[in-house]
Amino acid sequence: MKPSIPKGTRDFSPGEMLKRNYIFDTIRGVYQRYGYEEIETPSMENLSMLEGKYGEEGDKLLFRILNSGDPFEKYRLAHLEIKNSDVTEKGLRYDLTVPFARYVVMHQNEITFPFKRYQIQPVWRADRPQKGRYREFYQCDADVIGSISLLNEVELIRMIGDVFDALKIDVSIKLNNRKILSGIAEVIGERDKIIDITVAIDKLDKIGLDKVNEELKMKGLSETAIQQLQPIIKLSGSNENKMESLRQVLKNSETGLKGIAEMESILNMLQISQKVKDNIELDITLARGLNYYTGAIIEVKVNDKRSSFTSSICGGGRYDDLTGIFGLPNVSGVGISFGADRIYDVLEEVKGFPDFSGISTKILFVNFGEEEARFCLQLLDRIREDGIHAELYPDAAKMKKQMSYADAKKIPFVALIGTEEMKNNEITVKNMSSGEQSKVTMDELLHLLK
RNA sequence: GUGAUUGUAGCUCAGCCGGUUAGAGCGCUAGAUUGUGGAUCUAGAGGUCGUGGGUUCGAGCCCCAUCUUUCACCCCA
Repeated sequence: MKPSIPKGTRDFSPGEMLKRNYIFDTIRGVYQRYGYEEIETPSMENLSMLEGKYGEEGDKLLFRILNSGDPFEKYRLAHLEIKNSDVTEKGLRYDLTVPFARYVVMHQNEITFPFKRYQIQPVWRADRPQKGRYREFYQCDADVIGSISLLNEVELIRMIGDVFDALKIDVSIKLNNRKILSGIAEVIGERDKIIDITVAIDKLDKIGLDKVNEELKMKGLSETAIQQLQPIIKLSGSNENKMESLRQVLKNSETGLKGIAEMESILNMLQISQKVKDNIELDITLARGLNYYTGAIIEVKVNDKRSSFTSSICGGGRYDDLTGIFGLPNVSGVGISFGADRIYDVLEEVKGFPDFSGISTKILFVNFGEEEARFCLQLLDRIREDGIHAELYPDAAKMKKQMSYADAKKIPFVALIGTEEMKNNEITVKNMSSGEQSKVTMDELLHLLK
């Protein structure tokens, strides 16, 4: 039997877990500092909670769980045609936002609004794996639900700034607003094609202006509409300049102007923050996750030349009425989500992880036999009391093997306790990097290890 | 879903035009060293060549299918 793991999944070895936890701890720390509270939801949801929430494309990428037992049996015996809904009623969660919406509706009586929650858990998508894309990956979400104040947007963006500041990743935070996009579609008379328009414009960096226009034409936009779009696509300059141009274009769209007002308000409040104010960019081509966003849209891209990542490592936005589909209307939410797995890959590329050598075992006790090992146990208790990471080799194996173990685990000190040391109540300690060796008391050892 | 790409020892990879017994480095085990790791030297173990089928006198190499790896598109974190 050759061992294997499913496509698009990965094992995480001790060295990788140190790095992953560094990312999770950093994000968790920022979330807590801003007053967000943690929740968890089950890895599986009822399919009725998931289906239809992520668009047609999303439904195809849902992992469905086969009902237990032999769900096909009765249909086979009766020679009936089998439908998906007959044999599967649960699925793995696709993101953390929809389960959160379900949670809010189910727990609305216990929740004090506005509710600020964070959630760090894996999600699953039956995607074809490729660079920065896995079938199982972690999302780190923070959302505020039950408040329409733009201060929430500002706070979340500052949190993004704090996280990447702590991780020492240079990023640019792109900002857009769904209402501005709606206004644009409205003004050029193609209100229904808003998704097609934004998806096409989103590709500007990648495929260039000509190809974008080609795609717009293919999607059925009129020639005049495409012409009207040109100044918007080519929008450039400072955030203020862009906003001024947009105000001209959208002067007849109530929705569009509302979007601009929101954007202006958010940008103004962000000027107070030294950390993020220079990294914020109004980007009209930003169009992800349009399925439920209704106001601000946020996306973060790496700004480091050493990184080959062009896709986003963090995203978010406002969604009015997300809980409406679960029977709780008029509750507005806004949230962000960090893609921990992509951040990991970026940090790997830019060599941005700190040194973790301080976390591992500080001292290994060599095992010379049953009696000696028993003696070591009390010493270990004393050492661990002081919070020092210490271990005893489990077998009375050859010295060479035990020393090699310490070497491989990069343990800086080895303690040798034989009959001689037991009798004199002393510890022979060896410094593995210098090779020096000396006899010390417990107090001296504790001092040495600190 | 579309188009490429990959798979040979625990790991990284050679393997000619299809030809006899499939190799290297690292790692592992043992020894040189009876209470001392890294360096060096010696010896040893370790393979259904991803899997299934086919072509051939003969397949790691050619053909088909399938799984897997990586990448681009679609879409997305």
